[in-house]
Amino acid sequence: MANSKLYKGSLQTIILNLLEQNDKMYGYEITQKVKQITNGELKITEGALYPALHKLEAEGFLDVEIINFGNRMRKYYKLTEQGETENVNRLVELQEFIKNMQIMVNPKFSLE
Amino acid sequence: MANSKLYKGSLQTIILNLLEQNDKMYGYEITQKVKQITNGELKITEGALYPALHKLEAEGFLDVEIINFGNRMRKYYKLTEQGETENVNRLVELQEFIKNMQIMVNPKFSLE
DNA sequence: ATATTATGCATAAGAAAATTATGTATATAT
DNA sequence: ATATATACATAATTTTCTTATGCATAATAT
Repeated sequence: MANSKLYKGSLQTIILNLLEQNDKMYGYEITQKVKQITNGELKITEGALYPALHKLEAEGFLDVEIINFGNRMRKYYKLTEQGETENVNRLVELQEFIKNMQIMVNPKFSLE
Repeated sequence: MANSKLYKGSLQTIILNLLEQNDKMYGYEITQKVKQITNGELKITEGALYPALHKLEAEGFLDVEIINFGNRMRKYYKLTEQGETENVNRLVELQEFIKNMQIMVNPKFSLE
């Protein structure tokens, strides 16, 4: 996913959030979007992405729609209602995580 | 470590940074310090901590000094020169990670 | 008195999430 | 013809963590 291990555990958060912002997306599109908005710093590998999408779907957070685009196939994913709720929770967790990491690496943050 | 998966991959960064700030610490002290500065939100388990310390030591980032404190034993860890360099790199990675996550969940950040 | 909690180390089994390596197939550019 | 891009997928392996267990001493609560 990237040179740093920090991204471990953040893939689902990223996927849920992109789908909140973009209504529906297919797998390859997600990899390109992430590469684009991080200026190439973050590359999501297929071996991580597809299993993650399948898991989120199995948990009821995503719905799939298969589209035949020309002669190729695309699987469009979108958030279910449950998925929208989950996304809100994940964003809260992300902000708490970032806050705690900032505090730890720079104790002055805790004085705010 | 916590309710959220996001902390996966961040333990080494946390350890290196605490040792930068506190010169030398022993394992149990690290768990208590982290609990304290995150108001109990982040609890580092022993099953994660001790293997992580051993790994950082094996990689040459930490030096150990065994102290007999009363009848108990403490293993004090401190950064090697290599460890200090590594810590700087990890902090840069952390800030880049946070920046990228902020951009992804809130595209407005990219306009700064 | 004695049971629990705190202090302090450690490892082993298992789960979760990733990497790396494949595999299939079409489209396009050199 | 060959490489790159698009588009899906899975399998083997590695990394990192959780959960469970083990040993031992010290302090505190009942």
